[in-house]
This record gives sequence, C-alpha cells and structure tokens, in this order.
Amino acid sequence: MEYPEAKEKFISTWGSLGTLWGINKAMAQIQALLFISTKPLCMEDIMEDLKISRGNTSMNLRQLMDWGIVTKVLVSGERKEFFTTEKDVQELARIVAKERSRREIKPVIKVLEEVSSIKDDNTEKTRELIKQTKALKDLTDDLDTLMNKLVNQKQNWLTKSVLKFMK
Amino acid sequence: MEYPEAKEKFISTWGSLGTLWGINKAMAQIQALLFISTKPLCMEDIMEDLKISRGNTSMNLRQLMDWGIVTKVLVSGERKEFFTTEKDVQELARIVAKERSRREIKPVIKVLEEVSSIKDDNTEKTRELIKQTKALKDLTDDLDTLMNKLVNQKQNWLTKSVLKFMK
DNA sequence: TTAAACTTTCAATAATTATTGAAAGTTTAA
DNA sequence: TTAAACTTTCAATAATTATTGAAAGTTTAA
Repeated sequence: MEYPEAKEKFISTWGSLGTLWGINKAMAQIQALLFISTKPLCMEDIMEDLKISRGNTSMNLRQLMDWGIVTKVLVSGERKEFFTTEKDVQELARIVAKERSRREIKPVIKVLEEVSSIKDDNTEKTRELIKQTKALKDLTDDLDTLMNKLVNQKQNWLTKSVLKFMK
Repeated sequence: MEYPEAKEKFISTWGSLGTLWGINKAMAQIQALLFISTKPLCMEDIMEDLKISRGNTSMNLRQLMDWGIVTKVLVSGERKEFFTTEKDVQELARIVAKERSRREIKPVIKVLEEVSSIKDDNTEKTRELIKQTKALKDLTDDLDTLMNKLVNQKQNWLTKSVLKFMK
C-alpha cells in the first residue's frame, strides 16, 4: 500500500467511525485529514481534498472548534484562515471523553435519576421501574466517572498499570 | 412524576441514547420496555406499547437476539413467542461492550494497523501518517482492552477500587 | 471608503436510514 | 391434512440527516 491509498483508507475509516464518538462523517473526515497533515490547511485545501462543498466545510470546521478539537492558526502573509487539530492522541481522547460526557451521558444520568426517584406505590411494576433505572443509573455513572478519570490522567500511569496487570 | 410518565420518559431517553451504544431507536426502546417489564412480552404487547408496526418489531427483536441481549421465552399454554431482556446491568454492559468491540472497534484497529505499516519512504507526509495512525492504533487498542476487561470482571472489584481510589 | 478576498448562513435538495403493512412463509392444534 | 394463528420478508414510503451552493455577511488591504 502506498501513501495515497493509505491516506484515503485512513480518512474514510475514521470518517465512518465518527458515529462511534458521536460526530458526523464530514466532521470526522476533516479531523482525520488535519490529523495526518504536516501543516495547517485552509478551507480550500480541505474542500478540494475531501471533495465537499464550502458550506459543509465551514459548518463542520466550526463544530470541530466547538468541540475544542480544531483550532484556527494564523499563517503570516496569508489572509485566509488555516486550521490544525490536536495532534496528541491522549489529549484528543481526553477532549472527546469530556465532551461526550457533558453532551450525552450527563443528561441521561439526570433523567435516570428523576425516573428512579418516583414515589414507590408498592405495585410490582413501579418497583421494577425504580429498581432497574436505579441500577442503570449507577452503572452509567460509574462508567462515566471511570472513563473520564482514566482518560484524564495525563501521565496515564493508572491505565498503563491496569493494562499490564490484566493483559 | 407518576408511573406512566416515568415509564415513557425512561423509554424515550433510552431510545435516543441508542446511538451512543450503536443501535437504532426502535431497538433501544424495545430493550428498554422489556428491561422494566415484570414479565415477558409478546410481539403484540410491544407493538401496542411503543406504537410501532409488526414488521419493525419483528426485525428489531431479531437484531436484539443477534446481539444476545434479548431471548425468546416459552410461556406454557401460549402459542405465540414471548421475549425478555437480560435484567442484570453488569451482564448487559458486558455483552454490549463485547459486541461493539467485535463489530466496530476491532475492524478499525485492523485498518489502523495496515495503514500504519506502509513502507516509510522518508517523506515528511508519509512519516506523519505512520506516526499518527500508529499512535491512534495504540490508544484505540488500549481503550478497547481496558473497557472489555473492566466490564468483564463479574465481581467488578477492580472498577470499584479504581473508582474509590480516584473519586 | 471601497472593492476584493474571504467566511457564514440557510433554504432547497440529495442521501441515508427507519418504518410500514401486505404478502409470503411457518408452525401447530385439531 | 388443513386452516387458523402466528412470524418474517421486503418493496414502497416516510422520516431524518447531511450536503450543496448561492446570497448575504465580514474582514482587510490599498
């Protein structure tokens, strides 16, 4: 496999993986492109490489900036804007985990909390609802905390030792 | 909040969370309904409760069985089929993690491996591609292993102690 | 200031994904 | 066997989501 094929394969795979970390295809592909680029790219570069429209590029770049994954960089002597992505995978994982937690997991935990704290009227079905949503809430909460903690360790010694210990 | 509202809220929240664990809305809602039901339900029950068609119910039940989350149960004296879901959240998490890993994460790791092992032709862009995809591969691999291990611990002492330690 | 170079917005449309429901298929009781 | 009770399949359609591209908006150099 040569460079162009490898590049294409990486971008399309990462793009389709987008759903897994909760963003859309174009967004993931732009991030992927920036991730393997040796220098900041401008809108034109991205549009051309991924064959997507100007509007699409603009909107998705903005979303990536919202997430805190992509930043504008000024290239001296150039009028237009250039973009780079966070290049350190640890930091990237940290940002993604934090954002997903905030956007999706936390709100779900809140609902589960509300639902599991309804008044127990002693009917079987109410008891089951309370019991099951409470269990789900506890689990979701634990996994969320754990994921954030693990990914937050800059030095990551814990992850490493846990991995070593369990492999 | 009374039972009917709480039930509805739980089902719709869990349904929209479906995407987060990689299944569609109807599938997640069926699972949610079974999860808080005190007894196995038949197709008719599910269709009626969620207001979805027979075909939709049938297809999504089958997918849930494919995942190993829902099982058929025979109710004596009844001709039609009844369904239940795994009621233990730990076990549910274990199944979901395993399936997601197998269906989505493992294939991505494979591609990252291929891409990161292309021949180094000493150009800057090739080097960057190799370096970055390798870093991503290592991270993905670690997180995948970790998640499976954590969720696999039946007794879950590790998760508990890690949580306690870090909170 | 102004006009060229750029970015953003957003209505229209395309692409994708989910859902329906009727027809075909299967199972079981009599 | 057969016909009633059930489940599955799948083409048609609906719903949702992503994308385009032109118009409007903004910035900057001269």
